[in-house]
Amino acid sequence: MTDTSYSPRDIEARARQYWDENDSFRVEEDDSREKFYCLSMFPYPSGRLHMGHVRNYLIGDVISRYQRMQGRNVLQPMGWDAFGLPAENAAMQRGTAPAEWTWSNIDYMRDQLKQLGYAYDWNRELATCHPEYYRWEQWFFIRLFRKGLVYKKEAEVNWDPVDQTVLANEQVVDGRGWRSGAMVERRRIPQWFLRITDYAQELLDDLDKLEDWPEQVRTMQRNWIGRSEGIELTFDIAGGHTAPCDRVTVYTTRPDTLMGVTYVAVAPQHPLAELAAADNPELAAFIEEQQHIKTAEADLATMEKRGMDTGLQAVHPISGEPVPVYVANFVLMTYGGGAVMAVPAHDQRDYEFARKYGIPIRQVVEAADDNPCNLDEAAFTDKGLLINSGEFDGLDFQQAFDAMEQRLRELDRGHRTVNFRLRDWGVSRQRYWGAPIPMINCGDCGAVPVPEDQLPVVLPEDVTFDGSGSPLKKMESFIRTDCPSCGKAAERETDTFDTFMESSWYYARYACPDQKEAMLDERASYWLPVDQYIGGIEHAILHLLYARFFHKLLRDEGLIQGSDEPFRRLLTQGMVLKDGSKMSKSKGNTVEPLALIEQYGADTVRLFTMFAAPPEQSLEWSDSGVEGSFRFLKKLWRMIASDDYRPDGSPGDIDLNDEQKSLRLKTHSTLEKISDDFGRRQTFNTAIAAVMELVNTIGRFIDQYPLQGDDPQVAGNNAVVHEAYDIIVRVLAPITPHFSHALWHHLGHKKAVIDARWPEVDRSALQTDSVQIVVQVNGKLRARIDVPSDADRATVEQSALAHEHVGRFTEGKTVRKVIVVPGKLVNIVAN
RNA sequence: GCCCGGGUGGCGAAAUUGGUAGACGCAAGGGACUUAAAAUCCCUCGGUGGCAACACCGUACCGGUUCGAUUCCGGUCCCGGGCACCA
Repeated sequence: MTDTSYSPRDIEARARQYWDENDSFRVEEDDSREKFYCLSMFPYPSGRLHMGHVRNYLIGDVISRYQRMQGRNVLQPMGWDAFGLPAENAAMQRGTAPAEWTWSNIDYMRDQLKQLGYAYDWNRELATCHPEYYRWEQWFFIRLFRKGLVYKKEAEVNWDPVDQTVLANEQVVDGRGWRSGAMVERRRIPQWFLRITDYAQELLDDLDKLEDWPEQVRTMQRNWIGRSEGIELTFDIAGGHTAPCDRVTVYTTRPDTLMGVTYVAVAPQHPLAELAAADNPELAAFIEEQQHIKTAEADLATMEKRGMDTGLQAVHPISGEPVPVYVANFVLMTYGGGAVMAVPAHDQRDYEFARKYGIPIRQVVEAADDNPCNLDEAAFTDKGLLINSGEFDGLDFQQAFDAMEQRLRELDRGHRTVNFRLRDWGVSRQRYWGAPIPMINCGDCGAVPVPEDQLPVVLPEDVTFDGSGSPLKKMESFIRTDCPSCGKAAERETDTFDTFMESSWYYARYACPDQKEAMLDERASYWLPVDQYIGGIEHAILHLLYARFFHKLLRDEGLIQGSDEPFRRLLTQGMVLKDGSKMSKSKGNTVEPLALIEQYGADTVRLFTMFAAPPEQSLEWSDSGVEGSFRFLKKLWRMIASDDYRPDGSPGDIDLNDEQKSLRLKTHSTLEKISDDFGRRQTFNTAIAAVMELVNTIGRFIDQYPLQGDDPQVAGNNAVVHEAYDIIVRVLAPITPHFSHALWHHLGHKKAVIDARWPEVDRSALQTDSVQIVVQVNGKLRARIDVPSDADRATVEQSALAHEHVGRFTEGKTVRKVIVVPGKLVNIVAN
């Protein structure tokens, strides 16, 4: 006899013991079954689990367990994104070495995860800070280097002149270093880059294949890649300067406005700016001022648009007219060559700049329709017909585009080109706690890769932090080495990889984490692609784009077969809020997962988290809401545990009365809805609401109709009630696995619910004789009518018109039209 | 600033393809049981008017399309995510 009072502590311990003893979540490749790889974004081991993690992993766990009940061979792994900045900060604050801090956090958080009952195959656990993991990243980087997909160039960083260290954008607050308070400086240093732009077109094209990704994520990536078609053209610089200052190359998507160019603007870092600043102290001061803006694009875009005339003149390639060259702080050195041609009449930013500095505004496009064009107020940015453009007058956008291109080609001053907003990926970080970049700098040979047999380049873990830069940069024993090429004394690279490198391929390594001889083996091709990926929307662009890129790199290296994309279906989960704002230590509104489990058990936490909101929306945490979920589980436990009846046939074999049929209809229509919610819609909140409704219906049924005694209906009553219990326990199993584990046995099943199949809808239970139809008059609800399920249009229309409430609203009016939506609604249009 | 989302009762939400606005749950109020409390159960619960039947209003705001709009279109406001070195 099962205890009728719900005690989650015992129930959960016993279920977990069963899973442990039976190794329930260990998986292997199995060609006889369809595989399903379900992955949640791995956590950064910051110290303890927060509710955002709990939610993320719950969504993944529910999907995994649901897929397992569909009969699939399900892989659900877990690991640690273990390199990163917080470990260095902790080292400075508490004097604990990053490695030690990280590993102890991992131990604590692993224990927390285990208490939530996630169905992970822990045999596959990995941590990116382990040399056995990052050695393959180093190995792969060298392969890419040899293939020409890696190169070194100078790029800007935020430099703290007091702490003598590079700052992350996050560490620059109001233009100052967060620790020193010093004004930051932009500094150019040589860094390693991956040629992601070589894959820009494929990364863009393949977005169309990702049908099971949220449209918003695909749109964001599309815009981030930012493909455009335009013309690259060259203006000569007057005055006989030497290269590269004899000319300036710009890119435009609006060559039709070319004859309206009244100035050229260059970035403060552009060679022409430097040239002009050499004998212009005021300009030099202006450029120097721009060196104190942090490298984040948001800061650049929100600051006041300012500029200064260089005194240089650019020669218009077609008209030959000279136009002034300005230095402008909004021109990005990283896009389109660091220079733009400006057409104030037809671009709003150029317009405002021209107004501010008294530069002429020349209209060269007029509206093709009657859209207003008032250049006293704003630029006219629509496409239209050319004017004031000499031989090009009267052409439309496309004709002008072609004509301009042809002319520029004749003059050898320009050509059509495709441009991407996407930039190559800078992977160098001047930090300690990351994977060492496996390169050696030799005075004679330049940058030489570390030979394969010397991998991994192990990060020394016994270090102390003094707050000024990476300890690696002062560690002679690490730095000093011999050149693999010529054998002379050389220096090891002290930069480490961007941590996005590790998170770009971990999903593949889970397939074969024990492989000592290779980065990946054939098991990766069995498991990939990931069938379901779950993580925060904040990763919509960077992480997901880098991982997509890496997948293509792995494919092209022959390490993965059979897939072009890493993640087939993507679910982006919302944040967990409390009192309307994101949970955070600083706000003091955090909820401790372990304390909740202690009080209510993991199943209640799981149920509430899945019930409170659909997965993609933010979730408002509510203590009383948790209480409500607990109440529901207690009630359902009592109902099922106090019932010892064991049916011996299925309700389909018995002659049921109307009430019994009606409960069966509710059971199977609910199951149909829940199956759709789990599989297609992934709206677990509505699935749970539907279960609650069904439970309420059963409660009313058993209040009214006996389950014991001599009543001839007892057998039928029991049959339909037990069928409903069997279904409820199974559909709840992915969400409340411990609860269902116990009740499934109570219901008389020998096998554990973890190995049960998802229930099937009995279509015959769904048939009904009549259906309710809503009747509207002029779109307003006025009556409800019951009609036979197979009634035709005319019959439905007639009974709607005959309803007394309807008569009240059509009286004295003429019926103009009657709209009938079969099985649903009738709308009578009358006036 | 640019790109992408979101805004529905006191609160979390539901309404799946343009067709019954507020399912399910929380909170609150009332009642039952109890010596009492807890637990449990029952009833009410968008606003206004009305004894009631019922009527009118209502999905951030303004406008449009439609027989019909929370849903589609245009504009505005507010909130959130991202902007390449937080992860």
